[in-house]
Amino acid sequence: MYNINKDLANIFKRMGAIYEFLGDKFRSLAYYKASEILEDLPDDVRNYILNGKLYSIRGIGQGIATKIEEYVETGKIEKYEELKQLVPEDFLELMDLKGIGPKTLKRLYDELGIKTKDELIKALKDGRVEKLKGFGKKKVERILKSLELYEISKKRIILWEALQISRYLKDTLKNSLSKEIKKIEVVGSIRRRKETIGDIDILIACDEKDRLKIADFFISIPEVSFVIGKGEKKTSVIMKFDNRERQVDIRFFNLNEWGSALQYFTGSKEHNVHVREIAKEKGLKLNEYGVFKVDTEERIAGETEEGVYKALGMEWIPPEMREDRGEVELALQGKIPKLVELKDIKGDLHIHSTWSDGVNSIKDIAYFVREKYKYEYIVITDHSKTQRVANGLDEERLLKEIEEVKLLNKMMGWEFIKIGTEVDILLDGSLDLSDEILSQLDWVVASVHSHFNRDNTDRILKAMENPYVNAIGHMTGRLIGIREGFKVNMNEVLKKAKETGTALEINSQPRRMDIDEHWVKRAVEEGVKMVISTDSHSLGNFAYMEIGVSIARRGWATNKDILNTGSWEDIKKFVNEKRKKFGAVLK
DNA sequence: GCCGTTTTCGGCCCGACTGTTTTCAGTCG
Repeated sequence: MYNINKDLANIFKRMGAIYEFLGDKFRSLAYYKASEILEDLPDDVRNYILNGKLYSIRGIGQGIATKIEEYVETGKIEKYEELKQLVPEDFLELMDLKGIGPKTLKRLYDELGIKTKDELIKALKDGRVEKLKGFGKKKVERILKSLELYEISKKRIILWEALQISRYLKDTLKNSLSKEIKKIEVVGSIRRRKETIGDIDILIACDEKDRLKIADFFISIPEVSFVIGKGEKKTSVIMKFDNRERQVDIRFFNLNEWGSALQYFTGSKEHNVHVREIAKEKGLKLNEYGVFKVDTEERIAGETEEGVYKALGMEWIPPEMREDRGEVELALQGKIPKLVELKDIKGDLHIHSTWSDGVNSIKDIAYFVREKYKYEYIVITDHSKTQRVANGLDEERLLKEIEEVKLLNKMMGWEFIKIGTEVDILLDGSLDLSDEILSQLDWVVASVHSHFNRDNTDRILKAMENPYVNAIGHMTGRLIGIREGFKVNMNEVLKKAKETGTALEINSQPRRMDIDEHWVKRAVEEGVKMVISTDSHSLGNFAYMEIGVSIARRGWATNKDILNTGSWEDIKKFVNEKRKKFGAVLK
């Protein structure tokens, strides 16, 4: 999205690796942290410079701020160019390998002259590494195995897939060993609902005598393709699901350690470091087994996560917020917001039927959704005519669709189905349907479906000025792992959305997740309203609502930020406010 | 390199595991 942030994040990561290799541990850590901060920054770093806010970012000090400014001005960082002369380029990748850290790499470099991955493999296989003092057969085997697993670990899977896999594993374990397993929870980035997931981590509370039995069962699950290690504290395997390989770790704890273990293994790393700093300031020590007083070693918490945070003088923090983006400070002040929840959603505002490219009739959708999700309303939003491949509707067919919805509502005896459209935003920013017909609809989503290689801010701004457009669909058009989103200027869009009374859609399709959490956080800050929609094309797609709610929670959204936590009356009010503002026909 | 009403210098999260040792260094999460 913001290439300059990404560029800088990459440079700082490399500088961190170089300093780590050079043995400057803490300077290295500072650069790694700066890299994470840049990666995570919700806005273009150049705007921080303009607003004079660069120096107020926690973790960015004088030294790194100067380097950011240097990069913005000149396009490079002199110090980085110098450092690159000291260390071979490939070392960043080599340090990523499990089992090789800076010390090992330095010895391989000093004593065997190894500079690339290929040279490393050769030296491992021809026995030169094994002969070094302090090395042995096992260490060599471990490094070779990690080379093999490297490609797997580099690929991340999307949240939806990770949720399916982790739930299958949790159910399989729980159902097969219901007596032995007292508690089981999926932790790590899945519990935080990150967009993409690396490893899958599962915690289990049980009696110590049952640990090996559970581990044995776990490694016998048919999807396990390789056992990395088996023990009483931790067991790790590689599993294969539909040709995708994932590392899965299970860890064992006693019941009274459950809360601190959950806290510890949910992360993120940055959040935990910050929380442990707080503990230290209070003369306490926090680890995965509990909260302890430093002087007397007395254990004062650990059974529950709430208890762990409380012992540190903090409110419990929802996992989705634990990224060290300011939530620790809020928790200390008791000001953690009440985030939107799946159960708060009262309807879905973006749905396709057989009228365009959906696979189910409006009638089937209505009965299914009302029964299964207990929503108060749904809006059918089929494509408009430019989307020929999606069987998009022209004005004439849309009028017929409106009639069908009226009939169905009469039949069901409830005004459950609302009629809308997902209208195309054309290249010049005009819409694919006339105002005359748009004014007859309950809800209008406008989306860009073409020209992905340009900055599309102009088209989106113009579409928002149409009095009948209520939300912008899948803002950047990205498809995770397939297509980068096109450029959109977030600040201008947020400003225009606020000014015109247009909502932003959080599209819940697993590969879209668009807008993303950074947009959401900014929208919350600016008071711009959002809707969470599934963009469903089949009955199974309605389950994606969970994904959209996760994005909203990671952006700290509460019910007041999300329109479809309200009744249909609330939504109608939002629609009419915009129409009134523009002197247009009221609904 | 960052940070701070105990500090502008001297700290920087903490414990487990592994392999190669015989008391510990390196790595990981």
